[in-house]
Amino acid sequence: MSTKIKILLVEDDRNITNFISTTLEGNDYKVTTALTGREGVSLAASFCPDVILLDLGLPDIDGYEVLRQVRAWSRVPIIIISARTKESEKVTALDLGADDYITKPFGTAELMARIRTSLRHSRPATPDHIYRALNLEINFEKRQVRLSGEDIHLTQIEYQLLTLLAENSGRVLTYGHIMNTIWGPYMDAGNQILRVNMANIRRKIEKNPAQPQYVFTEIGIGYRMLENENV
Amino acid sequence: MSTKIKILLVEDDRNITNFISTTLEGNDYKVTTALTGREGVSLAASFCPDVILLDLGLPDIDGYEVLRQVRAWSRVPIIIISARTKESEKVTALDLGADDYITKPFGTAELMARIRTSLRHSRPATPDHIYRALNLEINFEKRQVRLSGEDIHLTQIEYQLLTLLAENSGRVLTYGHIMNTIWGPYMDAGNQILRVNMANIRRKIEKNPAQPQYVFTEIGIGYRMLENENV
DNA sequence: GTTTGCCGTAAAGATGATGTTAAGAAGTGA
DNA sequence: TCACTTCTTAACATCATCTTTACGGCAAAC
Repeated sequence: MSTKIKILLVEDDRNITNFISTTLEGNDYKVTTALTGREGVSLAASFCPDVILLDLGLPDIDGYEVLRQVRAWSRVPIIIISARTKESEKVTALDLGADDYITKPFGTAELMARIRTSLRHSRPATPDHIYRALNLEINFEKRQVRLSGEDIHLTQIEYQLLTLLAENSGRVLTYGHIMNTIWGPYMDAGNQILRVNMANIRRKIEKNPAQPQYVFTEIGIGYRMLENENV
Repeated sequence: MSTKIKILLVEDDRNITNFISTTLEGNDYKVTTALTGREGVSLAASFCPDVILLDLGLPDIDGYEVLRQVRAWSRVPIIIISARTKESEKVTALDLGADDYITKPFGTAELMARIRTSLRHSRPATPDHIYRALNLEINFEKRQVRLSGEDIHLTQIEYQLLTLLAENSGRVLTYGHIMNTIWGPYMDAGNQILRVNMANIRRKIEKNPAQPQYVFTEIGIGYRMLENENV
């Protein structure tokens, strides 16, 4: 599986496709070329490109039509590359959902820069970082804790404490380490505060705090959280 | 609700500013003009435009420097309008975070189309441009907020604040992040203003502001809005 | 069986953060 | 200019949270 950014080039002139795809590959993009509009629409779906470079003048269906069909279901950035310089054509293309419009001839450096700009615009759909075990779910991006689908309200310190344990689930964290991490090194010795906060957390997420399912006490050492089921 | 889309025009040639701002106002945008780079940076924070049109040739500080300073804290779409046609200048500007680059002379229709395209980019979070949850509906394109079908009047700042939360619904936005996004980095520390505005918003959209349904407080952190039912 | 040390729980005061209101400043349009 | 809305600041009341204190239970050690 390659992690290269994928670009779909829809263009019927083989001289141009060769030139552009060589340039793109030299910049570490993965390129696929479509020589017709229909092929372009089809590849937009199957190839799942991160950017589409689209020529307006195509042999079978019009570039506008390609734009329309792709935009019907996808928001992938589309950069129009065209020899047509008429303003009305630019306006039409942009309002149909194109993200940029470059007129031939253009420099490769500019094309590369505009591709980078388009990529910035497309929000990378990174899946959220989540801890999951039994009925408990912690979404770190949303700062959300759920138990059997119900939102659980935690205070600031409680949340810090729980996420610290969750991020090290399966491992024992010593009292000293936890105290240092959350209260800093200038806190008075002793872990009364830690015990109180742990009791509050357990009251919120454990059915029976006396027999915890998620956070276990290692007497004399520290706490350990049930291992994350994700990986 | 008459919350026009705001555009900041940074350009020192008065002939051009007059021409462009007339055109923009004819298209129902609200325009503010900065004749120098410093003024542009300052207005970017205080005026909170939805789009910035930036000329590269300015009397005091360079257009690139304006770009850099605004990008240090804001993601507002920036369209470069320049007489410089050199490819390297385009590349520099785009890589500094500009969203588009138009060379003079250009047609107003194209400028309008590129502004519309930029505005599309600044709303990437909501798939169909509508937030909906319970009885609340926010139409980002119409800039309309409805509660049980009734139009709700919000001030500029209230609208910005609510849409910021709606675009990130389900996740916590910190006070600092909200302050930076809406009031810019030059605002005095503290979030009194934020609290007052939130109280005003709640008075308008919540049945009982003391027990909010839509916008929740994460004490010590920030605010979180009820997750969008779309998606 | 008793003692000792460790842990969990409850309650209460102190602390700090938030919600609310009102008044003045600044901006807007007629 | 005036009337009007909106923005900002300040003061205050309220509430949640944090921390400390006190106490009971439990298990291991003597």
